[in-house]
Amino acid sequence: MTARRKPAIIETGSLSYGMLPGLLGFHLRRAQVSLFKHFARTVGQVAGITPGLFGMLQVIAANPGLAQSRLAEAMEVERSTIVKVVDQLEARGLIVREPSAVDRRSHCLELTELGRSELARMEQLVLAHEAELAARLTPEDRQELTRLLIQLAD
Amino acid sequence: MTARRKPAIIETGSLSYGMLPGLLGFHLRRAQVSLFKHFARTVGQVAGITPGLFGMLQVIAANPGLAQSRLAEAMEVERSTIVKVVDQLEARGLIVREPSAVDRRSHCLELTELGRSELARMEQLVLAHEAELAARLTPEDRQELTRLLIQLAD
DNA sequence: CGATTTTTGTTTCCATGGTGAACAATATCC
DNA sequence: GGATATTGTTCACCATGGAAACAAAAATCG
Repeated sequence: MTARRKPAIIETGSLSYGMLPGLLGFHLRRAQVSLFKHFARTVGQVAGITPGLFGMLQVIAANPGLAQSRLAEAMEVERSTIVKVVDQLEARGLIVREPSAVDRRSHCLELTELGRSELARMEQLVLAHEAELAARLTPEDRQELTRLLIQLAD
Repeated sequence: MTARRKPAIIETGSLSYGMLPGLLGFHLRRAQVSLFKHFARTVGQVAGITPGLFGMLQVIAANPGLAQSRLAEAMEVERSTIVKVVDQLEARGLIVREPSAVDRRSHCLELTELGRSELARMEQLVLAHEAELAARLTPEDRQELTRLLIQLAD
């Protein structure tokens, strides 16, 4: 008894998203997907870098000699997750793990020369990317959006 | 020549995030992670539903008899991605694939009785979740945030 | 000092969510 | 009727993440 159903009520035209448009999470996700795609089109030119990897590089660069555990805390992910990320960045020759002088368990993360120059290139592209995004808003709105996102994230 | 490095410059206290705090994407991601966790703690009670699956259910419920390809377009993912999602929802007994009366290639997606009642439960929890999130902002700010996110997503 | 506990990085296994390519069945278009 | 397009599916991937177990090395505490 494979009763065959009529097709979608709305054949043509746009379809309903139910209660989704009333939810912050829905719009948050859409904005992020849009931003991700824009990032990939622009900054991603440099060795297919992603927002996540760029963020890691930023924190490593801003805190020379950082241990992996500290990086994990800063990024709010598990240590086991950091291992893979560091593996990737090291495989690309952007960073190195150097043994710590004071704790033989720790690895101090450090940018390589290549890492420094590549990061500089990325930063230029990121600023351009950010500027293009910001162009969708007025300067005040961009400021306001940042404030609201921080407030929402607690 | 395993030169041992001194540990991180900033031993104690908070460390630097470099240029990240100046980027919309950074705050967008933080807000989303926070929201995701809250969703998991609240709505996730119902069979570990996720924002993604809930969104799919919403669209299916709001457009009875929807074909998978239409759903893929609405969610902006590939058809092959939809297959797994529909598999999951069907395995949980929330939806069924019914053969279309007019196109024997298509599957019309339809909520089951269980799907309808579970979705009703979820919707209550989602509204409570949304209310708790919104409580972090003033009503005007919530409205404003929605507007800005839509504008950013284009 | 010595024994226990904690921290650090790692490996392994797993789950999720996504893509692209190929494919058979079916519609659609000349 | 024959070429072309669409639909759902499978398969092999990739990326991101977590949990658990583990060895090595600190740190703590008697």
